[in-house]
Amino acid sequence: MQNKYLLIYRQLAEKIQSGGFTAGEKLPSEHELAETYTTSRETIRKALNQLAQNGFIQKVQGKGSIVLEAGKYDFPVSGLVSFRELAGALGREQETHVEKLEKKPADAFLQGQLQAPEGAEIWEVHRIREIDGERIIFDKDFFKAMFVDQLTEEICRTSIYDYIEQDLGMMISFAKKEITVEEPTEEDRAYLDLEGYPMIVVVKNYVYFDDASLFQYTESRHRPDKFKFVDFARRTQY
Amino acid sequence: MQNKYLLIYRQLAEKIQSGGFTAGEKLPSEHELAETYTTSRETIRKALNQLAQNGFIQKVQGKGSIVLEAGKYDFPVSGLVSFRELAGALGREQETHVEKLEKKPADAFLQGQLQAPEGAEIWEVHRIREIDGERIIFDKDFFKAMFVDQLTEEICRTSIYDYIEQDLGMMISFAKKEITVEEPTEEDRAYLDLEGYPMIVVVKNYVYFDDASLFQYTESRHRPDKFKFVDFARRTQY
DNA sequence: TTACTCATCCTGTATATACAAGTTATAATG
DNA sequence: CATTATAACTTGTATATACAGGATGAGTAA
Repeated sequence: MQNKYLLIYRQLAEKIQSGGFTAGEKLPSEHELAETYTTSRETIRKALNQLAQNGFIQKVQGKGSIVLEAGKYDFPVSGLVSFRELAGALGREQETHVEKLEKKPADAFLQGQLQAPEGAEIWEVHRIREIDGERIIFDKDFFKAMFVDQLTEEICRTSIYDYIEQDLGMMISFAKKEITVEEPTEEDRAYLDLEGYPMIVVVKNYVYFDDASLFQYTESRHRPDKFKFVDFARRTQY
Repeated sequence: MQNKYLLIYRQLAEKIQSGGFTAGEKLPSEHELAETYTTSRETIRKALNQLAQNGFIQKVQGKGSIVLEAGKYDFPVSGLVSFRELAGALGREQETHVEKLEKKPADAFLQGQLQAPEGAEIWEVHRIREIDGERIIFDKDFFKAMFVDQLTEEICRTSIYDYIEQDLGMMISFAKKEITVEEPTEEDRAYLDLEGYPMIVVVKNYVYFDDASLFQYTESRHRPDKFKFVDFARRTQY
């Protein structure tokens, strides 16, 4: 009986992605959908608004809901960014190397980035993402240790987010991102197969929990030729 | 009597941005806000959900709405704002040079990008954005001529979007973006003050109207040192 | 003192109704 | 025939009510 509108959202999203509705087509009217799902129009509207927000449909007053070209790439915040080869291609050979994993007190830089008090314990994790035998991405993560006491290489190699959400029961909710292009550092040169590329794409991520507490600061450093960021942006109300 | 919830949204957003509410603080409860604005709780909730969607607040069940550090959407290329709005907001000295302005039938490439039929007329506009005396950004726009018959250099130098929305009465609604980093073309080198930077940030934009019709394809080509993209991303429902 | 229960806040979901406003096809009108 | 008015759709906004479920502090019981 719970989250009827989310259920409907998921069903419609699935149907759009799988081609059950094709781009340009119109969805059934809100009234019809309400009948189909034996629910109220308001509940249908919640589901449709989610679909619109995520780029699946466009609602036009007086006309209906037009299906857009499949919301091709989905980035949960946990996915951070999509990089060219990884975005939709699950088939790619991919490996993660944990190059560093240590807990230490926050220095001045991290106190600022993580809004942490002096001496707060911070996990620093360096991970290299290898795709088809090339070391392409360098993820430099900083986690507040107050949220995660123990962190193993095994967890880092698989998914830290899964561990946090499933084992620790915290919910990651939103993130602020910043993308810039910089000159590679010595660290970048040492970790990555830069192939002579003279610049590096830096994605800075501030990741927050459900309750608005800042939990992680990440720099994801990409070799430029393999970097790709896709976004669906609705005009903000003004 | 119209758009009460949007009005409330704007007022609250304004108050947050101007520091009337500070980060970490809680907004009044939905019940209180409903009383304050003499409206229903549902209307308040619509306004609050917009605020949450745009990164102003975080709603926590049982607790309330926590004000986030927002308002700092300070640089290119977030959301759907145009260059002029951004530069203006930054207070930088900016100038636009129109280097090309011509109408021509769509070639194969544009037919694909703009989903235009063979022989459809397309405006091609090249604009250089000069900031503080440096030619930093090269905007390569393609507009479907069926939506805009006449386009003057004057319009291009000020704001094409304003012209379209105010004079033609069309509403720009959403866009799909793609950010990559590439090697500069001859065109880039000719137009921009590259200062030896060996790469260029390319933001591809597909811009849609209200009624889901694709209207514009743009490549915004940035010198890497001046490029910055900021984004607020909420985890997608799943 | 400590631990637990419970009343009482808060937000989240579901429903119903009313009317406004944009779109479209049909019928009426000149 | 062409044009216009109208009826019948569509989505958008505003409101009311009910109950579920998380958070919190007060008060009770051990």
